[in-house]
Amino acid sequence: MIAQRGLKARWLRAGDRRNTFAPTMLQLSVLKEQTDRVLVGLAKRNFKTAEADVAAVLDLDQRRRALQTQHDTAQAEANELARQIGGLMKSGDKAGAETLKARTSELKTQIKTHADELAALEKQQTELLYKIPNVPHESVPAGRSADDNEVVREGGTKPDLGPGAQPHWELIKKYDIIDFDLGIKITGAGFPVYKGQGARLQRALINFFLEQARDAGYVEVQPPILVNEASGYGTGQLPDKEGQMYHDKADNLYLIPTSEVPITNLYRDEIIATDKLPVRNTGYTPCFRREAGSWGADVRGLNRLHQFDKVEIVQITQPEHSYAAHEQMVAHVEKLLQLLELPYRVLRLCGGDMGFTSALTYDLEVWSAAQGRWLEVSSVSNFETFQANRLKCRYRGEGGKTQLLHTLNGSALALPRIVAALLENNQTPEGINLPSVLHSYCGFAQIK
RNA sequence: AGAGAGGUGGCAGAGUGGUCGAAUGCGACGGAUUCGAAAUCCGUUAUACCGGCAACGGUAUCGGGGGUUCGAAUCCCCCCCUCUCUGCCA
Repeated sequence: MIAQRGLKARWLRAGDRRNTFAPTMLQLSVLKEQTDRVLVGLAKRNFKTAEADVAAVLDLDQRRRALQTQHDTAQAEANELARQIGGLMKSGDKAGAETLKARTSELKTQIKTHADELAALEKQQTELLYKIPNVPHESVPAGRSADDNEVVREGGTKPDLGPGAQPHWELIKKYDIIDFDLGIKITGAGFPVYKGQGARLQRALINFFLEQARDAGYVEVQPPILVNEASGYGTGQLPDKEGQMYHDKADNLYLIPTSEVPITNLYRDEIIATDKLPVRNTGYTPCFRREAGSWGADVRGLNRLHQFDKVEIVQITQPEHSYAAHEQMVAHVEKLLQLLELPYRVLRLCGGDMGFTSALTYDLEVWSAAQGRWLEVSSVSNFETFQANRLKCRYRGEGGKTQLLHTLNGSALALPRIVAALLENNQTPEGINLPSVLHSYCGFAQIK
């Protein structure tokens, strides 16, 4: 076979850190076969260049395929010639071999040109595809901002604290359970130190969440909290959110912003046996976010941190089951909030507020009584095949053909804002009364 | 961190320039045998892209990139990763 490198590596492979040429994001086949649905969906995201971008991708695809056919044909001829030359050399027909070689060198330049053009077309196509976000599910409302999100339902009762209620940043000082100044001393802003009952409450919440997830059928995993570049690409943090992750340059590793990254990447480059589906995993990890440029008025206390704790649930399912799984995951998170006796609401995010990679996202918010505002404590998303396409996470469908799976994940739950709400909503002159479900986990019923 | 070894199909493991996409073994799947099973025997068993309604055909892929050659898993260069020993250490 004629050497023909530079065209391969369409997929990002494990262990190959230099190859940043990640595969396409939206499946090309979806774009081709469901162009109308894609355009309608992208309109809900106010993705202005959708039509032009999609048309450009389709055009590039057509050119690429035509070229590919030519290229393959030339390649086939060259392979055949090489075989013949081999035969002639063996039989000692030097002159015959030389004649064929002439034709071969002609083909070689042609092949080289094709290969370069193909690579260029693929690069253009990939870059375009990178820009196109996931197509929202049909239930996603159109809208521009958080104001356009749809309140699906509310639960619990908002407490009436009366006058003198304190926000959590006052309460943590009063009871000396979380110390921001100490965190600043040893690390920096946004790295709180939990002390005494505060530390024990953290540990209790983590255990409570993990146990609940386990009861709901999720298998617990404890993944690394540093991941390599390939994993960052796999779940889509790279290249878009590079600046949001802490990066260890010496070893080229990233501190995870969520355990979604290591847990979902467990299944990168896998063809999962049908009897192993759906994959249901849960894991606790600390999470690290640089939050570059997002510091402002609403980030006091525990509202936004550089390091925080979170229990995550992840599911990987066959396409036809993903939306049922999604609802089930939302129900699970809702149950946690009910057990914690926190007033909450479930939002269906509008097209403009949804993440780039998601097809449908529910946010769960708890009422922070002293701040008088809703705090997002969980985000449960169905990515459909968007992540799986990058991850190369597949199963065997009809006729043994490989097909992309759907990936989903959600927080269940992120701790800091839960703590904020617990402190504020349950404050009394005597102390903070914790919900009964936590008593055995904490070893105490009241913070005082 | 120093020294050495190595990266080949689901796994193990051959293969040092010419039908090698790749021997062999294991596993898996289908079938035969069996009342059933084990054992045995026969067959099948990678992924992606292009063409085709399909059957099927073509191309690429032996860690990644580049080079030599009519022809590279095999030769040369660069990079990445893993393992072992030594050192350090929770």
